[in-house]
Amino acid sequence: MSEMKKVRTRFAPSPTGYMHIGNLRTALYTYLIAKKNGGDFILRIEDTDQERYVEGAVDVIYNTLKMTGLQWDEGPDVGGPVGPYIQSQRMSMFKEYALQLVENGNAYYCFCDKERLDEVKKIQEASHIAPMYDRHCRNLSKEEIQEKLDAGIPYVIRQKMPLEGTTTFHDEVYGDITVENSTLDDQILIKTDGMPTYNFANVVDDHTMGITHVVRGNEYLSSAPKYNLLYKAFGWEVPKYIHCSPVMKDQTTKLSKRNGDASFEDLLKKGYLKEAVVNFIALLGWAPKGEQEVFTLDELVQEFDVSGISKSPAIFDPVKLKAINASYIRKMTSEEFLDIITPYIRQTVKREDINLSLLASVLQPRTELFTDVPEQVDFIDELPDYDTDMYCHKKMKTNKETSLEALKALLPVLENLEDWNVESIHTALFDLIAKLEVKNGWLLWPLRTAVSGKQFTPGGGVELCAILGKNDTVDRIKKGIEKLSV
RNA sequence: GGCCCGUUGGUCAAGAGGUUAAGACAUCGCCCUUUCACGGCGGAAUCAUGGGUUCAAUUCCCGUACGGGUCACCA
Repeated sequence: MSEMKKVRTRFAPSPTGYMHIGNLRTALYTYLIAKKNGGDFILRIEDTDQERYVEGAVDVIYNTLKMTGLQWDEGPDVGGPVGPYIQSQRMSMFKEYALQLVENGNAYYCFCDKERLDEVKKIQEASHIAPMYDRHCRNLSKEEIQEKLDAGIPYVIRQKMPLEGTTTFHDEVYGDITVENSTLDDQILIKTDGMPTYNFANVVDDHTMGITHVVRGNEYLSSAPKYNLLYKAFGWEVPKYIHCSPVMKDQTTKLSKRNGDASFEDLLKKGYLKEAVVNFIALLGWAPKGEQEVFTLDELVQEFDVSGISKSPAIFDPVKLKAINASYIRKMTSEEFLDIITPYIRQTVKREDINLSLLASVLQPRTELFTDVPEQVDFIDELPDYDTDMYCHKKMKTNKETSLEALKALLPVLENLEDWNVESIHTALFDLIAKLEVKNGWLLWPLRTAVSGKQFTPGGGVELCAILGKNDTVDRIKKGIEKLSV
Protein backbone atom coordinates (compact mmCIF):
# COMPACT_ATOMS: atom_id res chain seq x y z
CA MET A 1 0.00 0.00 0.00
CA SER A 2 1.39 3.35 -0.98
CA GLU A 3 1.57 5.96 1.69
CA MET A 4 -0.47 9.12 1.23
CA LYS A 5 1.65 12.02 0.16
CA LYS A 6 2.06 14.65 2.82
CA VAL A 7 -0.10 17.66 2.15
CA ARG A 8 1.84 20.80 1.28
CA THR A 9 0.14 24.10 0.59
CA ARG A 10 1.57 27.45 -0.21
CA PHE A 11 0.67 31.05 0.14
CA ALA A 12 2.42 33.03 -2.58
CA PRO A 13 1.74 36.74 -2.24
CA SER A 14 3.35 39.54 -4.16
CA PRO A 15 4.85 42.16 -1.89
CA THR A 16 2.89 45.04 -3.32
CA GLY A 17 1.64 46.79 -0.22
CA TYR A 18 -0.92 46.02 2.42
CA MET A 19 -2.56 42.71 3.05
CA HIS A 20 -6.09 42.97 1.93
CA ILE A 21 -8.91 40.88 3.20
CA GLY A 22 -9.28 38.64 0.17
CA ASN A 23 -5.60 37.84 0.33
CA LEU A 24 -5.73 37.07 4.00
CA ARG A 25 -8.66 34.78 3.44
CA THR A 26 -6.72 32.89 0.79
CA ALA A 27 -3.83 32.58 3.23
CA LEU A 28 -6.21 31.36 5.93
CA TYR A 29 -7.80 28.68 3.77
CA THR A 30 -4.38 27.63 2.55
CA TYR A 31 -3.16 27.30 6.11
CA LEU A 32 -6.29 25.47 7.26
CA ILE A 33 -6.11 22.90 4.49
CA ALA A 34 -2.50 22.14 5.36
CA LYS A 35 -3.05 21.89 9.09
CA LYS A 36 -6.31 20.01 8.85
CA ASN A 37 -4.39 17.30 7.01
CA GLY A 38 -1.32 17.45 9.19
CA GLY A 39 0.61 19.03 6.34
CA ASP A 40 2.99 21.89 5.78
CA PHE A 41 2.13 25.50 5.07
CA ILE A 42 4.71 27.21 2.91
CA LEU A 43 5.31 30.87 2.30
CA ARG A 44 6.72 31.90 -1.03
CA ILE A 45 7.27 35.52 -1.92
CA GLU A 46 6.57 36.31 -5.56
CA ASP A 47 8.58 39.43 -6.03
CA THR A 48 9.41 39.26 -9.71
CA ASP A 49 7.41 42.31 -10.60
CA GLN A 50 9.92 44.96 -9.71
CA GLU A 51 7.62 47.73 -10.89
CA ARG A 52 5.05 46.95 -8.28
CA TYR A 53 7.53 46.18 -5.54
CA VAL A 54 6.86 48.15 -2.39
CA GLU A 55 9.46 48.65 0.29
CA GLY A 56 8.50 46.98 3.54
CA ALA A 57 5.67 45.00 2.02
CA VAL A 58 7.33 41.71 2.87
CA ASP A 59 7.29 42.70 6.52
CA VAL A 60 3.61 43.45 6.29
CA ILE A 61 3.08 39.91 5.05
CA TYR A 62 5.20 38.44 7.82
CA ASN A 63 3.54 40.51 10.50
CA THR A 64 0.03 39.83 9.37
CA LEU A 65 0.55 36.09 9.19
CA LYS A 66 2.23 36.07 12.56
CA MET A 67 -0.44 38.19 14.18
CA THR A 68 -3.20 35.98 12.87
CA GLY A 69 -1.37 32.86 13.90
CA LEU A 70 -0.84 31.48 10.41
CA GLN A 71 2.60 30.16 11.16
CA TRP A 72 4.43 28.89 8.10
CA ASP A 73 6.61 25.81 8.20
CA GLU A 74 8.88 26.86 5.37
CA GLY A 75 9.61 30.28 4.01
CA PRO A 76 12.26 32.88 3.21
CA ASP A 77 13.12 33.55 6.83
CA VAL A 78 12.85 30.05 8.29
CA GLY A 79 14.20 28.24 5.26
CA GLY A 80 13.29 24.70 4.29
CA PRO A 81 14.28 21.86 1.99
CA VAL A 82 13.00 23.32 -1.29
CA GLY A 83 14.31 26.86 -1.15
CA PRO A 84 14.91 29.53 -2.08
CA TYR A 85 11.47 30.79 -1.08
CA ILE A 86 11.83 34.12 -2.79
CA GLN A 87 10.88 33.84 -6.41
CA SER A 88 13.41 36.33 -7.72
CA GLN A 89 16.12 34.03 -6.40
CA ARG A 90 14.82 31.10 -8.37
CA MET A 91 15.11 32.67 -11.80
CA SER A 92 17.96 30.58 -13.12
CA MET A 93 16.05 27.31 -13.15
CA PHE A 94 13.14 28.14 -15.37
CA LYS A 95 14.77 28.33 -18.75
CA GLU A 96 16.11 24.82 -18.42
CA TYR A 97 12.63 23.56 -17.73
CA ALA A 98 11.31 25.40 -20.74
CA LEU A 99 14.02 23.93 -22.94
CA GLN A 100 13.01 20.51 -21.71
CA LEU A 101 9.57 21.23 -23.14
CA VAL A 102 11.06 22.40 -26.43
CA GLU A 103 12.97 19.12 -26.50
CA ASN A 104 9.88 16.98 -26.03
CA GLY A 105 7.80 18.95 -28.48
CA ASN A 106 5.54 20.84 -26.09
CA ALA A 107 7.08 24.25 -26.58
CA TYR A 108 8.89 26.17 -29.28
CA TYR A 109 11.07 29.14 -30.01
CA CYS A 110 9.31 32.19 -31.33
CA PHE A 111 11.20 35.00 -32.99
CA CYS A 112 8.29 37.26 -33.79
CA ASP A 113 8.87 40.85 -32.86
CA LYS A 114 6.49 43.29 -31.31
CA GLU A 115 5.56 44.94 -34.60
CA ARG A 116 4.46 41.71 -36.19
CA LEU A 117 2.52 40.68 -33.14
CA ASP A 118 0.74 44.00 -33.01
CA GLU A 119 -0.16 43.76 -36.63
CA VAL A 120 -1.57 40.27 -36.26
CA LYS A 121 -3.60 41.43 -33.34
CA LYS A 122 -4.92 44.40 -35.24
CA ILE A 123 -6.08 42.27 -38.12
CA GLN A 124 -7.73 39.79 -35.77
CA GLU A 125 -9.55 42.51 -33.96
CA ALA A 126 -10.71 44.05 -37.20
CA SER A 127 -12.22 40.78 -38.30
CA HIS A 128 -13.65 40.10 -34.84
CA ILE A 129 -11.57 37.05 -34.19
CA ALA A 130 -10.37 36.46 -30.68
CA PRO A 131 -6.85 37.89 -30.53
CA MET A 132 -4.36 35.10 -30.31
CA TYR A 133 -0.83 34.38 -31.44
CA ASP A 134 -1.05 33.12 -35.02
CA ARG A 135 1.54 30.42 -34.43
CA HIS A 136 3.82 31.81 -37.07
CA CYS A 137 6.92 30.22 -35.53
CA ARG A 138 5.31 27.01 -34.40
CA ASN A 139 6.70 24.91 -37.19
CA LEU A 140 10.10 26.35 -37.92
CA SER A 141 12.63 23.81 -38.98
CA LYS A 142 15.62 22.98 -36.83
CA GLU A 143 17.86 24.75 -39.31
CA GLU A 144 15.78 27.90 -39.37
CA ILE A 145 15.80 28.02 -35.62
CA GLN A 146 19.52 27.50 -35.37
CA GLU A 147 20.09 30.18 -37.97
CA LYS A 148 18.09 32.76 -36.07
CA LEU A 149 19.65 31.75 -32.80
CA ASP A 150 23.11 32.18 -34.28
CA ALA A 151 22.11 35.53 -35.70
CA GLY A 152 21.25 36.60 -32.17
CA ILE A 153 17.61 37.35 -32.92
CA PRO A 154 15.69 37.79 -29.67
CA TYR A 155 13.20 35.06 -28.93
CA VAL A 156 10.62 33.84 -26.50
CA ILE A 157 9.59 30.28 -25.75
CA ARG A 158 5.93 29.50 -26.20
CA GLN A 159 3.80 26.63 -25.04
CA LYS A 160 2.54 24.42 -27.86
CA MET A 161 -1.17 23.97 -27.28
CA PRO A 162 -3.02 21.07 -28.83
CA LEU A 163 -4.96 22.29 -31.86
CA GLU A 164 -8.04 20.20 -31.36
CA GLY A 165 -9.92 18.30 -28.73
CA THR A 166 -10.72 19.51 -25.25
CA THR A 167 -8.99 19.81 -21.94
CA THR A 168 -10.75 19.10 -18.69
CA PHE A 169 -9.40 20.10 -15.38
CA HIS A 170 -10.81 19.45 -11.98
CA ASP A 171 -11.33 21.99 -9.28
CA GLU A 172 -12.30 20.99 -5.75
CA VAL A 173 -14.81 23.81 -5.55
CA TYR A 174 -16.08 24.18 -9.10
CA GLY A 175 -15.89 20.60 -10.25
CA ASP A 176 -14.84 19.68 -13.78
CA ILE A 177 -14.31 22.45 -16.25
CA THR A 178 -13.80 21.66 -19.91
CA VAL A 179 -12.53 23.97 -22.61
CA GLU A 180 -11.89 23.66 -26.32
CA ASN A 181 -8.19 23.43 -26.97
CA SER A 182 -8.64 25.61 -30.03
CA THR A 183 -9.36 28.56 -27.75
CA LEU A 184 -6.04 28.21 -25.97
CA ASP A 185 -3.29 30.63 -26.91
CA ASP A 186 0.28 29.48 -27.32
CA GLN A 187 1.26 31.42 -24.27
CA ILE A 188 4.77 32.65 -23.59
CA LEU A 189 6.72 30.64 -21.05
CA ILE A 190 10.06 32.42 -21.22
CA LYS A 191 10.29 36.09 -22.09
CA THR A 192 12.89 37.78 -24.30
CA ASP A 193 14.90 38.60 -21.21
CA GLY A 194 15.09 34.93 -20.32
CA MET A 195 12.76 35.28 -17.36
CA PRO A 196 9.68 33.12 -16.92
CA THR A 197 6.16 34.44 -17.15
CA TYR A 198 4.07 34.17 -14.02
CA ASN A 199 2.05 31.22 -15.25
CA PHE A 200 5.12 29.23 -16.05
CA ALA A 201 7.05 30.10 -12.92
CA ASN A 202 4.05 29.20 -10.85
CA VAL A 203 3.74 25.71 -12.24
CA VAL A 204 7.45 24.99 -11.98
CA ASP A 205 7.68 26.45 -8.49
CA ASP A 206 4.70 24.56 -7.21
CA HIS A 207 6.00 21.32 -8.60
CA THR A 208 9.57 21.72 -7.43
CA MET A 209 8.30 22.68 -4.01
CA GLY A 210 6.10 19.62 -3.84
CA ILE A 211 2.86 21.56 -3.48
CA THR A 212 -0.15 19.25 -3.34
CA HIS A 213 -2.98 21.79 -2.99
CA VAL A 214 -3.12 25.11 -4.77
CA VAL A 215 -5.48 27.64 -3.22
CA ARG A 216 -5.97 30.84 -5.18
CA GLY A 217 -8.47 33.38 -6.38
CA ASN A 218 -10.83 32.39 -9.12
CA GLU A 219 -9.44 35.02 -11.46
CA TYR A 220 -7.08 32.18 -12.34
CA LEU A 221 -9.86 29.79 -13.18
CA SER A 222 -9.70 30.44 -16.90
CA SER A 223 -5.97 29.89 -17.10
CA ALA A 224 -6.19 26.64 -15.21
CA PRO A 225 -6.52 24.43 -18.31
CA LYS A 226 -3.22 25.80 -19.57
CA TYR A 227 -1.66 24.83 -16.28
CA ASN A 228 -3.02 21.34 -16.69
CA LEU A 229 -1.47 21.04 -20.10
CA LEU A 230 1.82 22.23 -18.72
CA TYR A 231 1.83 19.61 -16.00
CA LYS A 232 0.96 17.03 -18.61
CA ALA A 233 3.77 18.19 -20.88
CA PHE A 234 6.23 17.69 -18.06
CA GLY A 235 4.64 14.45 -17.00
CA TRP A 236 4.08 15.87 -13.53
CA GLU A 237 1.24 15.11 -11.20
CA VAL A 238 -1.39 17.84 -11.17
CA PRO A 239 -2.01 19.30 -7.71
CA LYS A 240 -5.50 19.73 -6.33
CA TYR A 241 -6.93 23.12 -7.16
CA ILE A 242 -9.10 25.12 -4.84
CA HIS A 243 -10.30 28.31 -6.51
CA CYS A 244 -11.99 30.82 -4.25
CA SER A 245 -14.54 33.38 -5.35
CA PRO A 246 -13.68 36.98 -4.56
CA VAL A 247 -14.67 38.95 -1.50
CA MET A 248 -16.90 41.78 -2.63
CA LYS A 249 -17.55 45.27 -1.39
CA ASP A 250 -21.00 45.19 -2.93
CA GLN A 251 -22.84 43.28 -5.65
CA THR A 252 -20.54 44.40 -8.42
CA THR A 253 -17.23 45.56 -7.00
CA LYS A 254 -14.49 43.60 -5.41
CA LEU A 255 -12.99 44.60 -2.14
CA SER A 256 -9.70 46.13 -3.11
CA LYS A 257 -6.88 48.21 -1.83
CA ARG A 258 -7.36 50.44 -4.81
CA ASN A 259 -10.85 51.37 -3.68
CA GLY A 260 -9.48 52.21 -0.28
CA ASP A 261 -11.29 49.28 1.27
CA ALA A 262 -10.25 47.80 4.52
CA SER A 263 -6.97 46.02 4.78
CA PHE A 264 -6.28 43.84 7.76
CA GLU A 265 -4.27 46.63 9.32
CA ASP A 266 -7.06 49.12 8.85
CA LEU A 267 -9.50 46.84 10.59
CA LEU A 268 -7.21 46.58 13.58
CA LYS A 269 -6.92 50.34 13.65
CA LYS A 270 -10.68 50.58 13.59
CA GLY A 271 -10.79 48.63 16.82
CA TYR A 272 -11.42 45.09 15.67
CA LEU A 273 -9.81 42.11 17.35
CA LYS A 274 -7.58 40.06 15.10
CA GLU A 275 -9.28 36.85 16.20
CA ALA A 276 -12.66 38.29 15.26
CA VAL A 277 -11.39 39.32 11.85
CA VAL A 278 -9.95 35.88 11.19
CA ASN A 279 -13.17 34.25 12.33
CA PHE A 280 -15.24 36.53 10.16
CA ILE A 281 -13.26 36.10 6.97
CA ALA A 282 -13.26 32.34 7.44
CA LEU A 283 -17.04 32.59 7.20
CA LEU A 284 -16.90 34.73 4.07
CA GLY A 285 -17.24 32.11 1.40
CA TRP A 286 -17.10 29.09 3.62
CA ALA A 287 -19.81 27.49 5.73
CA PRO A 288 -19.16 25.20 8.67
CA LYS A 289 -21.03 21.90 8.85
CA GLY A 290 -22.74 22.59 12.15
CA GLU A 291 -24.38 25.66 13.56
CA GLN A 292 -21.44 27.03 15.48
CA GLU A 293 -20.02 30.19 13.96
CA VAL A 294 -17.53 31.42 16.47
CA PHE A 295 -14.26 29.53 16.19
CA THR A 296 -10.71 29.89 17.39
CA LEU A 297 -8.02 29.24 14.81
CA ASP A 298 -7.46 25.75 16.21
CA GLU A 299 -11.15 25.01 16.03
CA LEU A 300 -11.16 26.22 12.44
CA VAL A 301 -8.39 23.76 11.67
CA GLN A 302 -10.67 20.99 12.97
CA GLU A 303 -13.83 22.23 11.30
CA PHE A 304 -12.55 23.38 7.96
CA ASP A 305 -13.52 21.43 4.92
CA VAL A 306 -13.08 22.31 1.28
CA SER A 307 -16.59 21.11 0.54
CA GLY A 308 -17.91 24.05 2.53
CA ILE A 309 -16.33 26.63 0.24
CA SER A 310 -18.92 28.37 -1.86
CA LYS A 311 -18.72 29.17 -5.54
CA SER A 312 -20.39 32.52 -5.45
CA PRO A 313 -18.80 35.74 -4.23
CA ALA A 314 -19.49 36.99 -0.71
CA ILE A 315 -20.08 40.57 0.26
CA PHE A 316 -18.03 41.86 3.16
CA ASP A 317 -20.57 42.92 5.76
CA PRO A 318 -19.05 45.15 8.44
CA VAL A 319 -22.19 44.82 10.53
CA LYS A 320 -21.65 41.11 10.96
CA LEU A 321 -17.97 41.65 11.65
CA LYS A 322 -19.00 44.02 14.39
CA ALA A 323 -21.33 41.45 15.89
CA ILE A 324 -18.62 38.80 15.88
CA ASN A 325 -16.19 41.29 17.36
CA ALA A 326 -18.68 42.04 20.12
CA SER A 327 -19.08 38.38 20.93
CA TYR A 328 -15.31 38.05 21.25
CA ILE A 329 -15.23 41.01 23.59
CA ARG A 330 -17.92 39.49 25.77
CA LYS A 331 -15.96 36.28 25.98
CA MET A 332 -12.82 38.00 27.27
CA THR A 333 -12.00 37.81 30.95
CA SER A 334 -12.56 41.09 32.77
CA GLU A 335 -8.79 41.40 33.29
CA GLU A 336 -8.08 41.05 29.59
CA PHE A 337 -10.76 43.55 28.76
CA LEU A 338 -9.52 46.03 31.33
CA ASP A 339 -6.01 45.88 29.86
CA ILE A 340 -7.17 46.45 26.35
CA ILE A 341 -9.79 49.06 27.03
CA THR A 342 -7.84 51.28 29.40
CA PRO A 343 -6.00 53.22 26.70
CA TYR A 344 -9.29 53.86 24.92
CA ILE A 345 -10.89 55.08 28.12
CA ARG A 346 -7.87 57.29 28.70
CA GLN A 347 -8.43 59.05 25.43
CA THR A 348 -11.23 61.03 27.02
CA VAL A 349 -10.93 60.25 30.70
CA LYS A 350 -7.86 61.90 32.21
CA ARG A 351 -8.81 62.05 35.85
CA GLU A 352 -7.24 59.46 38.10
CA ASP A 353 -9.82 59.21 40.85
CA ILE A 354 -12.25 56.92 39.12
CA ASN A 355 -12.94 53.26 39.49
CA LEU A 356 -11.47 51.97 36.25
CA SER A 357 -12.18 48.30 36.71
CA LEU A 358 -15.79 49.01 37.55
CA LEU A 359 -16.04 51.22 34.49
CA ALA A 360 -14.52 48.48 32.36
CA SER A 361 -16.95 45.92 33.73
CA VAL A 362 -19.98 47.98 32.75
CA LEU A 363 -18.44 48.74 29.39
CA GLN A 364 -17.66 45.16 28.45
CA PRO A 365 -21.15 43.88 27.62
CA ARG A 366 -21.96 46.95 25.58
CA THR A 367 -18.79 47.40 23.56
CA GLU A 368 -18.79 46.35 19.94
CA LEU A 369 -15.71 48.29 18.94
CA PHE A 370 -12.96 49.56 21.18
CA THR A 371 -12.97 52.80 19.26
CA ASP A 372 -16.54 53.50 20.37
CA VAL A 373 -15.49 53.66 23.99
CA PRO A 374 -13.90 57.13 24.22
CA GLU A 375 -17.17 58.73 23.19
CA GLN A 376 -19.15 56.57 25.59
CA VAL A 377 -17.18 57.73 28.60
CA ASP A 378 -16.69 61.35 27.65
CA PHE A 379 -19.03 62.57 30.40
CA ILE A 380 -16.75 61.38 33.17
CA ASP A 381 -14.18 64.16 33.30
CA GLU A 382 -16.70 66.88 32.79
CA LEU A 383 -20.47 66.93 33.01
CA PRO A 384 -21.86 67.91 29.60
CA ASP A 385 -24.22 70.84 29.38
CA TYR A 386 -27.43 68.87 29.03
CA ASP A 387 -31.01 69.89 28.49
CA THR A 388 -33.42 69.36 31.37
CA ASP A 389 -35.88 67.74 28.97
CA MET A 390 -33.70 64.71 29.42
CA TYR A 391 -35.27 64.21 32.81
CA CYS A 392 -38.58 63.39 31.23
CA HIS A 393 -39.09 59.74 30.62
CA LYS A 394 -42.47 58.33 29.77
CA LYS A 395 -41.89 54.80 30.86
CA MET A 396 -40.19 55.84 34.09
CA LYS A 397 -43.04 58.26 34.69
CA THR A 398 -40.64 61.07 35.36
CA ASN A 399 -40.73 64.73 34.46
CA LYS A 400 -38.89 67.83 35.60
CA GLU A 401 -40.95 68.20 38.76
CA THR A 402 -40.68 64.60 39.93
CA SER A 403 -37.02 64.60 39.04
CA LEU A 404 -36.35 67.63 41.18
CA GLU A 405 -38.18 65.94 43.99
CA ALA A 406 -36.22 62.74 43.51
CA LEU A 407 -32.85 64.44 43.41
CA LYS A 408 -33.64 66.42 46.55
CA ALA A 409 -34.63 63.21 48.29
CA LEU A 410 -31.56 61.24 47.36
CA LEU A 411 -28.97 63.96 47.82
CA PRO A 412 -28.80 63.76 51.63
CA VAL A 413 -28.83 59.98 51.53
CA LEU A 414 -25.76 59.91 49.33
CA GLU A 415 -24.10 62.77 51.17
CA ASN A 416 -24.33 60.81 54.38
CA LEU A 417 -23.17 57.55 52.90
CA GLU A 418 -19.83 56.46 54.34
CA ASP A 419 -18.93 53.45 52.23
CA TRP A 420 -18.88 54.32 48.56
CA ASN A 421 -19.30 51.31 46.34
CA VAL A 422 -21.95 49.75 44.12
CA GLU A 423 -23.38 47.68 46.91
CA SER A 424 -23.64 50.37 49.53
CA ILE A 425 -25.06 52.89 47.08
CA HIS A 426 -27.53 50.33 45.84
CA THR A 427 -28.68 49.48 49.36
CA ALA A 428 -29.03 53.09 50.38
CA LEU A 429 -31.02 54.06 47.32
CA PHE A 430 -33.28 51.04 47.39
CA ASP A 431 -33.99 51.64 51.04
CA LEU A 432 -35.04 55.13 50.06
CA ILE A 433 -37.19 53.79 47.23
CA ALA A 434 -38.94 51.50 49.68
CA LYS A 435 -39.40 54.29 52.14
CA LEU A 436 -40.85 56.65 49.56
CA GLU A 437 -42.91 53.87 48.00
CA VAL A 438 -41.91 54.86 44.49
CA LYS A 439 -40.85 52.96 41.38
CA ASN A 440 -37.14 52.29 40.92
CA GLY A 441 -37.05 54.43 37.84
CA TRP A 442 -38.71 57.35 39.50
CA LEU A 443 -35.63 57.81 41.61
CA LEU A 444 -32.89 56.26 39.54
CA TRP A 445 -33.60 57.77 36.13
CA PRO A 446 -33.13 61.33 37.37
CA LEU A 447 -29.97 60.26 39.18
CA ARG A 448 -28.53 58.78 36.00
CA THR A 449 -29.33 61.91 34.08
CA ALA A 450 -27.92 64.22 36.72
CA VAL A 451 -24.58 62.46 37.01
CA SER A 452 -24.06 61.80 33.31
CA GLY A 453 -25.96 64.41 31.35
CA LYS A 454 -26.27 61.82 28.63
CA GLN A 455 -29.08 59.94 26.98
CA PHE A 456 -27.28 56.62 27.01
CA THR A 457 -24.66 55.58 29.50
CA PRO A 458 -22.61 52.55 30.32
CA GLY A 459 -24.29 51.24 33.44
CA GLY A 460 -27.12 52.70 35.44
CA GLY A 461 -27.24 55.44 38.05
CA VAL A 462 -25.80 53.29 40.82
CA GLU A 463 -22.78 52.22 38.79
CA LEU A 464 -22.16 55.72 37.54
CA CYS A 465 -22.11 57.08 41.08
CA ALA A 466 -19.65 54.41 42.13
CA ILE A 467 -17.42 55.16 39.15
CA LEU A 468 -17.46 58.91 39.61
CA GLY A 469 -16.85 58.90 43.34
CA LYS A 470 -18.76 60.61 46.08
CA ASN A 471 -17.62 64.20 45.64
CA ASP A 472 -18.31 64.41 41.99
CA THR A 473 -21.61 62.60 42.34
CA VAL A 474 -22.83 64.99 44.98
CA ASP A 475 -21.69 68.00 42.95
CA ARG A 476 -23.51 66.80 39.88
CA ILE A 477 -26.69 66.10 41.77
CA LYS A 478 -26.57 69.61 43.22
CA LYS A 479 -26.06 70.99 39.75
CA GLY A 480 -29.08 69.03 38.60
CA ILE A 481 -31.21 70.40 41.36
CA GLU A 482 -30.05 73.86 40.42
CA LYS A 483 -30.90 73.34 36.75
CA LEU A 484 -34.33 71.98 37.59
CA SER A 485 -35.09 74.74 40.07
CA VAL A 486 -34.88 77.52 37.51
C1' G B 1 -17.33 40.35 -28.36
C1' G B 2 -15.26 34.85 -27.65
C1' C B 3 -14.50 31.52 -23.71
C1' C B 4 -15.15 30.24 -18.43
C1' C B 5 -17.83 30.80 -13.77
C1' G B 6 -21.81 32.21 -10.70
C1' U B 7 -27.31 33.50 -8.99
C1' U B 8 -31.50 30.43 -1.94
C1' G B 9 -34.46 36.31 2.81
C1' G B 10 -31.25 43.01 3.36
C1' U B 11 -26.17 40.20 4.26
C1' C B 12 -23.36 35.45 5.23
C1' A B 13 -25.46 30.91 4.10
C1' A B 14 -27.39 25.08 4.98
C1' G B 15 -30.09 21.98 2.07
C1' A B 16 -32.35 17.88 -0.79
C1' G B 17 -36.07 15.21 -6.82
C1' G B 18 -41.40 15.06 -2.32
C1' U B 19 -38.75 19.47 3.85
C1' U B 20 -43.23 23.59 8.01
C1' A B 21 -36.55 25.44 2.83
C1' A B 22 -31.82 25.17 8.77
C1' G B 23 -28.69 28.61 11.38
C1' A B 24 -26.13 33.44 12.05
C1' C B 25 -26.02 38.96 11.47
C1' A B 26 -29.40 42.88 10.63
C1' U B 27 -34.69 44.18 11.38
C1' C B 28 -39.49 44.16 14.19
C1' G B 29 -42.32 42.78 18.73
C1' C B 30 -42.40 40.91 23.73
C1' C B 31 -39.90 39.58 28.47
C1' C B 32 -35.96 40.97 31.88
C1' U B 33 -34.33 45.86 33.47
C1' U B 34 -32.67 52.40 36.72
C1' U B 35 -31.12 54.30 30.36
C1' C B 36 -28.45 51.80 26.53
C1' A B 37 -26.79 47.13 26.25
C1' C B 38 -26.29 41.74 27.64
C1' G B 39 -29.61 37.59 28.02
C1' G B 40 -34.37 34.99 26.85
C1' C B 41 -38.71 34.28 23.68
C1' G B 42 -41.31 35.18 19.22
C1' G B 43 -42.47 37.54 14.20
C1' A B 44 -41.73 39.19 9.24
C1' A B 45 -38.55 38.00 5.12
C1' U B 46 -35.46 33.82 0.28
C1' C B 47 -35.03 29.47 -4.03
C1' A B 48 -33.35 35.44 -10.75
C1' U B 49 -36.43 34.06 -15.16
C1' G B 50 -38.73 31.06 -19.34
C1' G B 51 -39.03 26.26 -21.19
C1' G B 52 -38.33 21.06 -20.82
C1' U B 53 -37.53 15.88 -18.12
C1' U B 54 -40.65 13.83 -14.10
C1' C B 55 -46.38 11.55 -10.76
C1' A B 56 -43.40 15.51 -8.43
C1' A B 57 -38.34 20.53 -9.83
C1' U B 58 -35.91 25.55 -5.90
C1' U B 59 -32.88 20.88 -6.70
C1' C B 60 -31.57 17.58 -13.15
C1' C B 61 -31.23 19.57 -18.61
C1' C B 62 -31.57 23.76 -22.21
C1' G B 63 -32.24 28.87 -23.10
C1' U B 64 -32.74 34.15 -21.17
C1' A B 65 -31.48 37.99 -17.88
C1' C B 66 -28.19 39.87 -14.48
C1' G B 67 -23.31 39.77 -12.20
C1' G B 68 -18.20 38.34 -12.18
C1' G B 69 -13.60 36.52 -14.39
C1' U B 70 -10.35 36.07 -18.53
C1' C B 71 -8.56 37.00 -23.30
C1' A B 72 -0.23 40.69 -21.95
C1' C B 73 6.93 39.33 -23.31
C1' C B 74 1.80 41.86 -15.44
C1' A B 75 1.75 39.01 -11.46
